[in-house]
Amino acid sequence: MASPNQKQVYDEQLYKIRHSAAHIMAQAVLERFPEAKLAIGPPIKDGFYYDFDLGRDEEGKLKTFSPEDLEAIEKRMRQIIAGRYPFERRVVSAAEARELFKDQPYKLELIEGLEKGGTDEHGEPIEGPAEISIYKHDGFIDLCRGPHVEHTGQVPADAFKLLHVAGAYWRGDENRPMLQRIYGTAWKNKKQLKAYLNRLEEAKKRDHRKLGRELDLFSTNHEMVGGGLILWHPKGGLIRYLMEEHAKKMHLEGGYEFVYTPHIGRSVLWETSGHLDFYKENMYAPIEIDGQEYYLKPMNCPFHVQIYKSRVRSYRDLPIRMAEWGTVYRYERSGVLHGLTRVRGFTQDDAHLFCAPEQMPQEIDRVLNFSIRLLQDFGFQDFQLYLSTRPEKRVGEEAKWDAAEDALLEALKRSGHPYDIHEGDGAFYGPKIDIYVTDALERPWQLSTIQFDFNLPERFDLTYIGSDGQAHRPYMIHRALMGSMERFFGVLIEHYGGNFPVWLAPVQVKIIPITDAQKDYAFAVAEQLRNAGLRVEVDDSDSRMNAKIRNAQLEKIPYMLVLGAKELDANQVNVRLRNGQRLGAMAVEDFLALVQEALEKKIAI
RNA sequence: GCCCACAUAGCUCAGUAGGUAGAGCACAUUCUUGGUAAGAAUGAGGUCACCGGUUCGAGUCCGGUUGUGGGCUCCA
Repeated sequence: MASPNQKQVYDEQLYKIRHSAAHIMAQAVLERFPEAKLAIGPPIKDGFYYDFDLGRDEEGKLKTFSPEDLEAIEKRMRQIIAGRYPFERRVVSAAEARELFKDQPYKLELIEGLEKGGTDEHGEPIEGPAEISIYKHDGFIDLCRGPHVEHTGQVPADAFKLLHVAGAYWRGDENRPMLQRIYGTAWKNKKQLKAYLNRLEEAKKRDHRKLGRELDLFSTNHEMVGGGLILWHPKGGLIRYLMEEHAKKMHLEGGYEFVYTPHIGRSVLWETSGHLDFYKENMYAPIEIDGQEYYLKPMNCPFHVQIYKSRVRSYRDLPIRMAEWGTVYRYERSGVLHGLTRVRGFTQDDAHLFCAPEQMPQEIDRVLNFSIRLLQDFGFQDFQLYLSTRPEKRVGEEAKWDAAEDALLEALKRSGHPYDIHEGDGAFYGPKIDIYVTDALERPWQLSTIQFDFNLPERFDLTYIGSDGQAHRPYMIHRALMGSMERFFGVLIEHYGGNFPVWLAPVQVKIIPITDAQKDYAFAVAEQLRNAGLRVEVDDSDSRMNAKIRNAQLEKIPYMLVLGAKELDANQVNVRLRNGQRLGAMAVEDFLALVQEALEKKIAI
C-alpha cells in the first residue's frame, strides 16, 4: 500500500542520481560477491536501495552483508563514480534480455513480467506490455527503464551514504525468498546530505520512546507485563486526561452520545460479526468459563451494533452518533510492535454513525470537518487525505458502494485539503477516507480513519422504520479520529519533541526560589497560581538556582519563575521560558494574563 | 512470523589477549544559601537477560531461549 512515505520521488535529477547510485552499488556488490543474484534497486524517498540474494553458507544459513562489506562497497562506489563511466541505454528483445541475464533468476522473472505486460522492472503494475531496456556502465548491465544520469561522475561522491542492511522478501511476499537489502541515501550535494542526516538525528532526539522515558510519560515492561502493553505514568496520564477531556467535550458539542461496553463478549457475538472468520489470527485466545467462550474485543463495533438493536429505531432517531473511548486488544505479530505507535492493547476514540441514505453525504462532510478541527487543536496544520475505493473482493450492493464513494469524494473536494485516491484499497466491507497529518519534521502519520461498513448491518440485520412504515437498512460508518490514545500520544510527543503546548504540559510552571529566604514566598505564589487553575511545582531542593533551571529545562516545563530577594521585595516573579527567553520581572497578575493567552491559543512556546 | 544487529547498575555507556565488574548521571546522607542550563563530599545500587556447552577458570568463546532495535510482511 502506498503511503505518502513511499511515494515516488518527483525531482527528476534526484531520481536519476538515486537510481544511478543503486546501479553503481549493485556493480560494487557483484564485484565483491560474484555469486550474488540481483533483485531490484529503485530510488525511494530520501535515497535508494537494492535487494540481493547472496545465497547460503555451508550450514544453510543466509549469507549477509557485514558492516565491513558496506564500508568496502561504499569505497568502491566512489571509485566507480570517479571513473565517470557513461550510462548507455539500449532496447533489447525479450530473448536477448533472457540471454544477458541467464544467471540472474530474479531478473528473468522480471523479464517475463515485462514481456507479458502488466508489471515494470520493479514489479510495479503498469498498463500493457513494456519495452525492455537495459542500462550499461563500466561493464555492469542492469535491466532498467531509466532514466539515469549521463555518467557515473554525475552521482555526487560526497552526497551519498550507505545506511544499513535489512531483510526484505522478494516481491514483498513472505512466502518468497528473503533477500538482503542495502539502504542508501543520495542527494544533489553535500549540504543536502548533511541536512538529511541532521533530520535523522533530530528524529532520533524526538523519538517518543526516548522522550517517554526521559520525561517520565510512559513505559512498557515486557518481562512482567508483556510487549505492546502500555503503562501510562502520572505525567503521561495527565496529558491523556487532557487530550480526552478536550476531545470528549468536542464530541458532545458535535452531537455524539457516549456509551460504554465490556472488554469481553461471547463467541456467538464474534461469529455473527464475522470476526472469528476473518480476524481470528489477530484476536487473543478465548477465555472459557461455564462452558462458554468469551473473547477479548479487538473492536467495539459489535457492541455498538447491539445497542442500536436494543430497540426499534425510527428514521426520526437518525442519525445516531455513538461514541466510546473503547479499549481493544489485538494480537499483533511480535516483530511489528513499536513504542506507542504499534501496540497490542489500545484505546480508540471510536464512534459509529448510523444514518438514513439521504443523511449520509451530510454526515460524511460533518465528520470529515470535525476530524480536521480536532486535529488542528492538537497543533497539526498540514493534512493529506486519501480515499480508498472498492477492492475486488467485497460485500455490499454496488449502488451503496457508488453512493458511499461518491459522498466521500465530494467531501474530500469540499474539504479544501489535498487528497489522493487509492483505487481498490478499501476494506472488503466498505470504502474509507484516511487522514494523514504532517508533523514538525514533515513526516506523515495516519491518524483518522472514516470507513463505511456494509457488512455488519447485514450480518446483524440492522433496520430502522422509515416514514413509509417499512423497515430500511441504515448506513453504518465507523470512525476513529485520533486513532488511538496510544498512537496519538506517540505522534504528539514527536511532533512537539516533548515541548508540549501550555494547555497540555503536565507541569506548566516551575517556581525556583533562589535561597531558603524565598521559600515561603514561592509557596504563596504557587498557591495563587494553582487557584487560577495552573499546574505548578516549587523546586525547594537545596540545589543552586542554576541547577534548578537546568532541571526545569530538561523537564521541558514552559515557564520558570525565578524568585530572589528582589522579586520578594517587589512582590513580583521573574519569568524565564523553556526556550531560554527571559521576560524579566512582572506582577503575578501579568504573568497569569500571559499564560491565559497561551492556554486559549493552545500555543507551544 | 522472517533477515540482521544488540542485551553489563534506574538511565547512558566503558570493560583491553578468557583470571570472579567500572564511570558519569539519577538516588540517599551531609556540607553549601548560590541571580538564569550542572557547587562539593560520602554512601548505597549489578547472581554482567536466561539456559546449556568449552575451559582449572566465562561479562568475555560456542549453541539455544527470551527480549529489544533496524528492516520486511502485516495493519479492520
